[in-house]
Amino acid sequence: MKKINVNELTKNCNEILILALLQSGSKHGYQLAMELEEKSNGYFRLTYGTLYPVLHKLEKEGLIKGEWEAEEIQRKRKHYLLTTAGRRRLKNQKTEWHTFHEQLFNILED
Amino acid sequence: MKKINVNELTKNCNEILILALLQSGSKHGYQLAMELEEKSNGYFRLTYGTLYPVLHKLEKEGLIKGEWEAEEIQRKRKHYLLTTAGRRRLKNQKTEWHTFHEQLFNILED
DNA sequence: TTCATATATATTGACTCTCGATATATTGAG
DNA sequence: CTCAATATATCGAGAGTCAATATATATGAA
Repeated sequence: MKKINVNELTKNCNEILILALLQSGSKHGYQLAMELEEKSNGYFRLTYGTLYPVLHKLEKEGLIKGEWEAEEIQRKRKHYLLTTAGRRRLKNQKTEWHTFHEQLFNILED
Repeated sequence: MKKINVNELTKNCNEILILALLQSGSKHGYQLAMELEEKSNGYFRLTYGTLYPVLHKLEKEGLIKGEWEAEEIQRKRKHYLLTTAGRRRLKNQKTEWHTFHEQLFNILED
């Protein structure tokens, strides 16, 4: 059994949400925020003070790849897509969250 | 549907674990750390730099009540027990974590 | 046309939580 | 007697989130 400090997993929650949303194709930041709110019926919210730093971090770590939209278009939009490493991380995080939930409710339901 | 920022729930994970462990009777800090590790087969760990500040915070908020052991005993141990407010919070947090998990995996399994 | 709203990215400073390290002291076993 | 386990506590560093702020373009209605 891998040991974790509680925070190791839970603090990266926004990361996995973003990676998950990118499963269905490349998206830009604002779109990710809208889609997350929509898909969760408003339950999850990504504030912009969180969103953009997380995107930059994920890109720096090679989990997503960003590309600015064609220059002809005035409005600047950066599309992000999952890399192989990102896909691998997502899969791994899913498993970890499952374990976490099991363990958490094992304690909670005492 | 209540809206949450992701962090609101996840960052208080240690709190709910402690509250849950106190369901089965009053305990002192060190005991809580041992029991959590034991019950989760080592999955969860409470470092002491986290544990004691959290206990103090919970007490300050009236969710737990601490009492030093009888003075005849040299070793100082502070036992904590759940207050009514703590019990209420625990119940509430259980529900919230269920919702959270549902919503999270709804996004993850796209 | 113009003006408000929606789209879009980004940074800042404050805040909170967690962590590892460190400090201190007692107790029990060998 | 001594070492490991028990027991509480605080510190500073680091990370993540948030609301607020800044900037700029696009769109639709009046």
